[in-house]
Amino acid sequence: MAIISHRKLTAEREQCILDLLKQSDALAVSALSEQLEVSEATIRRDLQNLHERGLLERVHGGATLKAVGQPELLFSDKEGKCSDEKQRIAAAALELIQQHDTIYLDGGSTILQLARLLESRSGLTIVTNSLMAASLLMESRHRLILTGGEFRALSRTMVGPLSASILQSITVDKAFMGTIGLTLNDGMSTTDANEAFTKKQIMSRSRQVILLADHSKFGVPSFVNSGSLEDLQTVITDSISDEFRKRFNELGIHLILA
Amino acid sequence: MAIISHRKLTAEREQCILDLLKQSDALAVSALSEQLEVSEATIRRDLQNLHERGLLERVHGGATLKAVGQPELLFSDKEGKCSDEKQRIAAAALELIQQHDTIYLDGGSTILQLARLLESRSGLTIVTNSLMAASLLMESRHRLILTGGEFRALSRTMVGPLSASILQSITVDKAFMGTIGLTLNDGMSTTDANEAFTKKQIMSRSRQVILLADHSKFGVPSFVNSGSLEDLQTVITDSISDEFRKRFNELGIHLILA
DNA sequence: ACGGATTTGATCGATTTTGATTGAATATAA
DNA sequence: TTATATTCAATCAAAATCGATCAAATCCGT
Repeated sequence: MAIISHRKLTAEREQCILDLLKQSDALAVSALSEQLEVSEATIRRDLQNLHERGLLERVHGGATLKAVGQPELLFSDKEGKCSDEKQRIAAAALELIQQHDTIYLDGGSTILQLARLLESRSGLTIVTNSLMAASLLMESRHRLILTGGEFRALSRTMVGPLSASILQSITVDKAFMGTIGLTLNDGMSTTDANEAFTKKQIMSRSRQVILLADHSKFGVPSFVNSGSLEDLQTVITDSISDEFRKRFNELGIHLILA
Repeated sequence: MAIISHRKLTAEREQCILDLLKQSDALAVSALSEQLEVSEATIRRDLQNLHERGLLERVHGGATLKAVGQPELLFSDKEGKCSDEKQRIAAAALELIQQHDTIYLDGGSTILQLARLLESRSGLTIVTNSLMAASLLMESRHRLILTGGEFRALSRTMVGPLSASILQSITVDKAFMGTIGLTLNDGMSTTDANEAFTKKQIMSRSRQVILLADHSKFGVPSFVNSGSLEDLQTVITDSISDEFRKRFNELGIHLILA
């Protein structure tokens, strides 16, 4: 008896498209049609479905993963579609960490990259509100403490007033913070009020606050203020304008270019 | 005389489907029908049953383990073993939950099964110290609150004094608790002191405490006491000895046999 | 062996998905 | 810019799949 090769299920096919997209940034409708052995009309319908669910970006002739910087996609890349800058920034941050430090890891893809580098280390006490970071570090040889709080799905972090309970009862040596954007006038800002609240909390409980932000964050304002530049002791970035450099100098902020 | 190959029992077949699903992302009804040598109608009934028990997702033409495009779980159950008893106990617990309830989910595989059943529901406020439960419910339409605390790798839970900060500031309607063992004399007990501490904390902050424990837990002592039988309002199990039944009766504990 | 309960497979109309076709919209080249 | 070639969304009929129903087969306790 012959083995009949069944056509893939819709769900299976959509998963396939997403997997393929993770490997190459963009895919043509025609290529997908050949690869998956269905008509182009079907591929177009699949792409539309996936787009409506926010899983990819549609372009003429095919599809791409969402543009980087879109919060929805910050974490969808398992592989670490992490830019080179973010890796260098994380590596520079790693140098600041000493044995037996108690550190805080904020949410965001840059900090997550730092967590990856810490995976193979040991002996630190790591406090975090990021479930992605916790997930990475759970098998490591660090002491791991989670802040608790209301779960925010978009950033996969625990935020809000409830997280304050724990944060108020601890002090860390170094807090590694991320941000959506920062401006000269208004300092750091983010999209969610609860998240901003938690960021402010932890910054007040850290001996040293270190901001990790690539050049794309500078000059970009977001919705809610999450701290002023005065709160920072150190900033790590890949490149910076003269304006910001001058301001950091005035404020006595240690600037590290990675 | 040839050996007649008996058709598989329903339970056997359903287990088979789950095993096959773990190997490939998605399976077609037609493929399963051939593989297991039963009609497609039967496969559809099996898939519907498994779906109602929260063990798979149904898609047109077949079934998948998780919805397409959903990121993989951050924290997953390594063993993943879930006996039939635990499923029934979880299903019975589900019936106790009402719309808009605020509930607490403890760690443990039985409670995790309950979390699976809650995945497709919505509108609850769910507090948990279990990262596996949180990971399952991450994308669901509930309000999700994590307790925070020190991460205990073995149980993938947040425990210890730090978790008390949040627990003291909340009250839940129903706490669904697991345990390593319970005895007539010493009540519930578990292996880790921090875990026991957290269990006692939440039980004191819940209007109703519901213990989910299969028969293997009864009469088995563990290391640290994590609460007395008097703390319980309801116990759900699959079978129970007369001694325990009598004691529960004396204490006014509502016993549910699943 | 008997009878009730459960499970199975077949059937049917309803729903969903697919591929082809169309004219409109967009990209590319001249 | 205009002309040409792709790609697109909308539409429709065919195919696949679905849920509901019912009768036959199987299972189980008496």
